[in-house]
Parts: sequence; C-alpha cells; structure tokens
Amino acid sequence: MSESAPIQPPRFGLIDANAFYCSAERVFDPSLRCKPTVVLGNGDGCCIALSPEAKALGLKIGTPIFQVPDEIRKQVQVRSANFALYGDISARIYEILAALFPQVERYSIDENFVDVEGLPDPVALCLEARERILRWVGIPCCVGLGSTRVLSKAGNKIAKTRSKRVVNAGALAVFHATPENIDQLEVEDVWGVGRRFAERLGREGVRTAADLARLPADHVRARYGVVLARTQTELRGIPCGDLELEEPDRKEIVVSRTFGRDVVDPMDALATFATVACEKMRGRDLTAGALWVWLDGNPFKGQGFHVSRAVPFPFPTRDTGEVLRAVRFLAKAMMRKGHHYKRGGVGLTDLVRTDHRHADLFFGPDERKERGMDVLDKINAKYGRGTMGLGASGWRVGGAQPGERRVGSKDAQWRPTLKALSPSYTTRWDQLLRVQ
DNA sequence: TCTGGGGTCCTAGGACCC
DNA sequence: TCTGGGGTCCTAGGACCC
Repeated sequence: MSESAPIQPPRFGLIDANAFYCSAERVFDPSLRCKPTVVLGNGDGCCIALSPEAKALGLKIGTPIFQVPDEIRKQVQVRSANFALYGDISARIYEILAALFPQVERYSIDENFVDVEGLPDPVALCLEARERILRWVGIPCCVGLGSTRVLSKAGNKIAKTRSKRVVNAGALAVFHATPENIDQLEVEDVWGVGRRFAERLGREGVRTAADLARLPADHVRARYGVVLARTQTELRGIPCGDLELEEPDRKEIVVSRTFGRDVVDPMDALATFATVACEKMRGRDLTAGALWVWLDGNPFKGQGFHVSRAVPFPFPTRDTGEVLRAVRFLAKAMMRKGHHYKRGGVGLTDLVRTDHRHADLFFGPDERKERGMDVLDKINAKYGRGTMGLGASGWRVGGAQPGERRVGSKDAQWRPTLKALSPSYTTRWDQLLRVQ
C-alpha cells in the first residue's frame, strides 16, 4: 500500500440487522425485550439466534439447547424459528432501503448491500435508513461503509462491536472501514475467512484483517486459493465485484430435515421433501434435470453412515409425480433392513428454466401433467401449502403448530414438534396480533 | 429424551479423447 | 531400447456464506 494513498470514498453500504431472528420475535412480543432470548432451529434443536443478553450468558450459536445447564436455561426466553414472520419483516426492511438508495442488493434475509457511490453524505443517509428501520419496523441495525463489499462487511462488524450494549447507539452504529483502520478487526471476522482459514492464518502470525491485507498477494493465492486472494484484494480497497441486482437462477434446490426421532421407514418424509422441493422449483419457473436423495444415520449413537443415490431425468421435469416415482425408486435401492435413519434429504439439480428446455425426437414435456401442476400450485397458494398433494405428503412447513393434534402415527415418526412457535402475526389473518 | 437448513464456488484427481 | 501430453468433463471433498 502506498503510504500517501488518499482515503477512498465509500461505494458500498451493508445494512445488517442485529440478532435478526431474536429482534423479529421482540417486535411482536415486547415481554422479550432486554431479556436473554434464544431462537431454536428445526425440532427445537440448536440455538440459531441469540440476543446480546443471551450471548452475555455465554450461549453460543449452534449449541443444542439441551446441553445448556439448567441454571442458564431458566434465565432465557426460548422461541422456535418462525421463518414466515422473518421473511415478511425482511421484505419491509428492503422496501425502506429501496426508497432511500438508488440500488439495493438483497444479500440475505437480514442483510442488504446498498450503492452509495457519489452520494453527497452517505453516512447521514445510512443513519436515516437505520432510524427508519428501527422506528417503522422495530428492528435495530448496524451499517458498514467501504470502497469494496468486503470492507463494508468489515465496517459493519466493527460497528456492531462498538455499539454493543449501548442504548441509543446512534452514530456508533455506522462505521466507514478503510484499509487503514481495520487493525481492530480479528481475521476470523473477515467475510470469506472461516474457522479453517483463520486457524491456518493464525499459525503464520496473521491475527487481524490488517495483517491479512499486508500478506504478499502471491503467497495468499498459492497457499489459500483464488477466493481468499480476492478477499485480500478487496481488503486493500480494490473492488473485485459489483452489486448483484438480479438474483441468479438457482442451480439446485434442496429440502432436508433432521427427523424428530430415529426412523425405520423414511419414505413418507422423503416424499414430503420432494413435494416441497418441486413447489419451490416451479415457483422459480425452473425444471430439474436430475435428482438426488440421501439418508443419514445418527452419528450421536455411533451410526454415522451416509447413503445417497442420484438419477438424471430423460427430459427436465417439473412434474411432482415423476419426481416422486424416482424418489421411491432411489430410496428403495438405498434402504436397508435394520437401519435407523436420523436425517434425510432430496435435491433437485441441473436446474434449467422451463422455457430453455430443448425437446428432441424422443423426449419432451408431458404438457397435460405440467398444466396439472400449475393448478395444484394455485390451489395450495390460495388455501395454504399442503391443502392438496399427490399421495403420501401432507405437509406443513416447520412441523406441527403448538397444540396441534396429530393424526396418524407415521407422521409423528419423523416430524419434529415445535414447543415455542410464535404466531405468524403478519402473514396469517387468523394469527394477527390482538390489541387489548 | 433432545444435536439446524439451504446454498455457492474452487480444486484435485481420474477417465477419456486425440 | 523406446513408454506423450494437453484438453475436457465429471465427481468428491473442502471451504465458505447466512
């Protein structure tokens, strides 16, 4: 880095919600505010989000809740993940940003990149965005600014650390990162550096983002590959990519779950996953060139096996019936007497857009069946997923609702129960919040 | 008792072809 | 005796992200 390089103006902003799932639960349940709050993943297994108070108690993301000592668990408020609610709140945040910035990239459910290039006062605009999201939606955010996306991510991390547990953090929650001021950021907090790379870098004395930026570029390229080399280049203030305003087409769609218990016959579960995967695929106007199916044993009981099978379709399909037949065929070929399964999944791969398929002399789409699928999707969109299906696959995302009566014992075999699911306040009429 | 889910990209090595 | 080498495709595994 040349010593006299002028500070580059920011080009990118990253607006990232603080402990998003916990904050979203708090929007509609004020009793959770300022209390240690935990959101649990599928089947109420692991902690997938922690409020700052919960982090202060020493809880870690990914910890199974049953491993948390009783005296700690008694102090935390626990909720089951409610992705319908989080998705809806996420869309509202996006709308606010789209009204303020010329371009917005929706990067994840709780993060948006914005284009701030050439704006007269990017810091003031980001503060305004943060205020609006807090007042209008009720979600606290931090903002990072930088001349590259990696630097804006770094800025966000620094802003989060700085404003942690500061009430009315205001200006502290916006930080403009430059190659000169990232020595306070630990290298494992750099976007693109995971645990493995952080360990290896640590062994050669690299502790901070600034240390990584100073490493010789050809050394990084040779030892760590092109991905980390790009990250390093961006840390030095040289952009390697722009905002991605168009969401690229998916290359695969996967639906998988850990079962509520060990299961002998996972066929019903796999059929259900396949049905959901097909709906998701048609919702994106894609078709599947191939299918894979897999089953895992329970590694915590010394059954750490993994079996999988894949099959291509003669012609890319969007027909749930055809996919289900293939799933049954593959599953039968994999399943073994006496085996217990703890987890399973279905993946639709080699996805191509419906109108980009090439029919040939021998294979083409079955148009009657495909129109049938569209009717099915319309009915399910109107009356709720799982209203109508093919054969064994009555399904509700997220498993049973609290207090829901289950019919049939086969269901209970694999479907996890959610004990602490919050209502879908914003997406279901029957679950709107009641004001006393 | 109870251990998340859904993605992408890169690389190395083997198979195959000319 | 001498025993190529480069391109391409596929797959598995590793690393990362949220």
